[in-house]
Amino acid sequence: MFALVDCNNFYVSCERVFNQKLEGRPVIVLSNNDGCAVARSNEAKALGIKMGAPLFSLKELIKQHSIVALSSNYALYGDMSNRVMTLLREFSPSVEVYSIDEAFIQMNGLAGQWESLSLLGKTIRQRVKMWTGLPVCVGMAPTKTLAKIANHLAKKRSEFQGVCDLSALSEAERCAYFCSLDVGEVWGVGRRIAQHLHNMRIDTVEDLRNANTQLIRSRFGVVMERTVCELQGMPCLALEEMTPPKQQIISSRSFGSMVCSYDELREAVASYLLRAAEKMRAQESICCAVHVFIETNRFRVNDPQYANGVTIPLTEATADSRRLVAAALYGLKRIFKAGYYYKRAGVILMQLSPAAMRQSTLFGHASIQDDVIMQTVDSINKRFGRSAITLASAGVHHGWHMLAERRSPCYTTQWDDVPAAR
DNA sequence: TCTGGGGTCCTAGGACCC
DNA sequence: TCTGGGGTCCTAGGACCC
Repeated sequence: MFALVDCNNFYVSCERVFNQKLEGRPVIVLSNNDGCAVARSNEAKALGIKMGAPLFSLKELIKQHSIVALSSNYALYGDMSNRVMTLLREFSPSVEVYSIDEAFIQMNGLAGQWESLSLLGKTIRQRVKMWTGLPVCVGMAPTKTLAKIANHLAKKRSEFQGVCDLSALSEAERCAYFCSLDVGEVWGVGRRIAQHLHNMRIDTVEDLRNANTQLIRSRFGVVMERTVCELQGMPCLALEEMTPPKQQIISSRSFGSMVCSYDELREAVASYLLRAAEKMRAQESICCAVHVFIETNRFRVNDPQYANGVTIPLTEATADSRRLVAAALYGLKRIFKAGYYYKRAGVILMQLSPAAMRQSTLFGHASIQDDVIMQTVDSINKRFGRSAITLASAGVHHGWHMLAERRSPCYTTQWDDVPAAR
């Protein structure tokens, strides 16, 4: 048995833990650069605000209903997420952190300690609420795909009160619920495949569950076939407790304002690279290639458009920021064209491998000293804040920096922002 | 004025090998 | 009349997830 624990309206709920005034009001949290709504309170959903709706299209609605729109505060959400995951591990050692706001728990062996699975689910729900202030829902079932559906029911159907054990339902009840859910609700069925399935008259979760697996495989491939098997109760996806190291690391941002000068673009690319390289060193990897890309604002259809990217292979795998920045800026020079307004840039560190298995080249430069320098820079930045030590090429003014005009304080990660109890 | 960011997996097709 | 068979590796593109 798997349980899926998923926080409700996670970003909004994090904000509410520290700001009581947000309770009961429509609240949305915006994507980077204050662009789109990426989290919505139930009140905001009730007003019809869609996931990903651009902020400018909501201006009227926001004024009309006094909706609170906040910039995203990932320092806060990441820390709250860690608290929830730590708490879940007290229930079971087998926890897969699937995303910032949800985790799968393997329940095997736990059933004996609890009167019923649903009591365990309720306890998880209560304890997370009490210890972190965050509301969660729990779905339980014999496969991960079914646990996802159980969680969906726990959230949407009030009769479950936040906890749904699919295996406790009668076959008739289960069937009725599955018939009421659109096939697009299934984990692994996105927009394109949902449309394709509808064309085949596979409309509900129940329809997909009863579909011919061979036909599904021939039309959609092995991934969708597994999904159907999982819906039938046959586990195809295991719990993944160990997160494998990332195979690539991306760092990119939209600019807060349009950028047309090469110098500004260079600063941005160098800054993004430093962040990506720091992440790469944190997972003890090195990379063999750096990809740089830049693009204009594709939404301004009347502006001249240009987007390009280039991959720069490295002669020797490295995690040294100085070498990586040099490669990225060399790439940028090759793709930069003057006369355009750029809106976004980014870098991708590719072909990652474990640093411990570095293969030197005959005339290579890698030295222990370089590693020590990078380690030192990382530990200083960790202690004194990001960019306490940086490269000059990353600049200091950052006029292109993304917008975050309504960001809440870092209540749990900055001493100066810790709320006072009076 | 104004539309996010960061990932994974699978497949098809091309290049190449013997 | 008429030109094999079996592989690997890499990449781009398409799908999905949050």
